[in-house]
Amino acid sequence: MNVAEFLKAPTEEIYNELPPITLDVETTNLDKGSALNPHNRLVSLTTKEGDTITTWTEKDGLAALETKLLSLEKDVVLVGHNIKFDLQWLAIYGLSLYDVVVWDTMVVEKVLLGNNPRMLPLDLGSVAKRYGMAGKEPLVDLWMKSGVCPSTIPTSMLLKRNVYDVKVTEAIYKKQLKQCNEDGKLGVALTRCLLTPVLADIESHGMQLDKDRVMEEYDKAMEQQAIVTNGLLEVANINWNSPKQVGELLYDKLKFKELKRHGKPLRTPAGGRMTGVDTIKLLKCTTKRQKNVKNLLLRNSAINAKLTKSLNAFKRCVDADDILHFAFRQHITATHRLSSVGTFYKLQGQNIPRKFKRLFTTKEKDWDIVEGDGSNLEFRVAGELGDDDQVREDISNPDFDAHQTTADTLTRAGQETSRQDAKSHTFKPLYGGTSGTDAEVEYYKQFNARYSGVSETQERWKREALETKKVRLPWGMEFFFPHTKITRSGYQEYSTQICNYPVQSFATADIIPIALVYTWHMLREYKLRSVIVNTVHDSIILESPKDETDKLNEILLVAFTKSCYNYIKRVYKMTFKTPLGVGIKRGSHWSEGDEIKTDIENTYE
DNA sequence: ATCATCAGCGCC
DNA sequence: AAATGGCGCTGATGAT
Repeated sequence: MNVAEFLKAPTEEIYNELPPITLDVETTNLDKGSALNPHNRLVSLTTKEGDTITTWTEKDGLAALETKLLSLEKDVVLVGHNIKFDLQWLAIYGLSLYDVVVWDTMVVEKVLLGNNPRMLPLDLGSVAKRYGMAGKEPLVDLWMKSGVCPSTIPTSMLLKRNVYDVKVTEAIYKKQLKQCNEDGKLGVALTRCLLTPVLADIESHGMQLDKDRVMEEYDKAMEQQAIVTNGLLEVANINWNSPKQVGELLYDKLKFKELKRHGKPLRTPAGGRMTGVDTIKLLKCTTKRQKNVKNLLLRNSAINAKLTKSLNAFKRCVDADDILHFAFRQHITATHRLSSVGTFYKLQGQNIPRKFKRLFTTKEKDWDIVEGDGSNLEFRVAGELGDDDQVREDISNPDFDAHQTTADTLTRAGQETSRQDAKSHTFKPLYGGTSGTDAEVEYYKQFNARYSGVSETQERWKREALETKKVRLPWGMEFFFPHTKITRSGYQEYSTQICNYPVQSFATADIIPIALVYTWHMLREYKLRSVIVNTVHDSIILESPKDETDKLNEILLVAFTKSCYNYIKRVYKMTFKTPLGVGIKRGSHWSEGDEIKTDIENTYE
């Protein structure tokens, strides 16, 4: 299937037009069968096309496999459960990820479940049962789960499992396709599934650490940690990582007063005393001893164990001359943005401390790390969903500074605030935030008054959730709030989620994936060597040779703007009227270098 | 020994 | 009575 061509005029109807081929692979099972472990190998590939089920196994030879893979690149939909896994394997044996359209029954099931408030499991057996089919065959399933390698399971039994898998997967696909058509969710399914092969590819690349920078940072951190640890040891011989023990020391021994709001002590959700940095910063000192401990604890957190942990992992990685790999998951989060898990070194790609981004560089010498980042993405999406002309005006006005406006408003209301300190308040109303100091509440009021389109839309969502227990969005997504209700005090429970989910979801589960898909296909279409190596919610990270600077900038600009407008218009039948923009940073290391920012108004050609 | 939960903290 | 969203990972803790 020529996907690049399809993307010029995308339509979700492709799923009603193309015939399915359902597939399932078995592999040896080191690292859970990871395609990145060179000691693993493909054991079998089973496909179901119409009524024909065939299985390739190792003894059939690689030539037969190649022929089979070519048939998967025809005008068909590849159906599989967690098909990213299968794709990564098949890519190793020659399948072109650029030329397949997939339907991942796990991902589509998540689409149908929306935020999945009941946390229903999404493994194949559980989904099958919910559709009224038999679960997995228990014995082989038990073997697989307890680590028996598929290559040692009797062929006939393995075959039986493969046949079950493809039959059930295909049956689920048929029901899901019908459901998606009826619910108007086919477009969302398309967006999610177009991203799947892209993720399969991104994961295979991984990111490169700069050995010298890592070692320098590591040595520095260890030195500082030694100093602070010694200081703390002189204060008390307790476990400083234990909130319980630190709480006892602070509030019982040292007699710090707990922070209060409205006369009541601030506590953790389970009622424990607060010992986090933000709390410690606010504790009032009256004695020298208190001052000393507060100082040490703050320094301890600045160079805290978590940082040492990430540096430890970085160090292990560079010591092994290795690449850092992450895995993305499309079926975890309530809003359908990606979640990321660290693979070998247990580091997530999405929460690398900002100050450590400079430790990442390129695999090729003299290439650059490029980061394309959707400008104020969630704010703009909120503006679009609220059809808010004030948002459009403010983002188009180069003199308008949202954070400075926040700072000024807070200061005018009697709470002197710097631009930096204002940042955390600027978009709090987008998350449904309403409480805080008097000045903060005043700011939230003014925010809602200024962006009345946004706040009215949020109120509409809240009412809809109250009446129907769900919020349905124009692009087909639905979020379910079975327990939302108004409490005695007049507060609507779950209102923060109701306000935030649509915005976060459309921004980071639709727009950025669309940008990723288009970037990925355009890189290939224009024969660039640049590769995508990571994505973090509203950004795309690439490795790129310097001579591709102009071409890549052009691609990113189009992908983050026009491609999104056109895709949203064709697939979601929505006219996106708020300008989108992209900021592009290019440098020898991640997050270094000057940023170019460009917005493009949507012009439909 | 293993598991679930809490608290803390990193990112967007 | 109050209530800013979404994650994953770690260490501590307490139960099984």
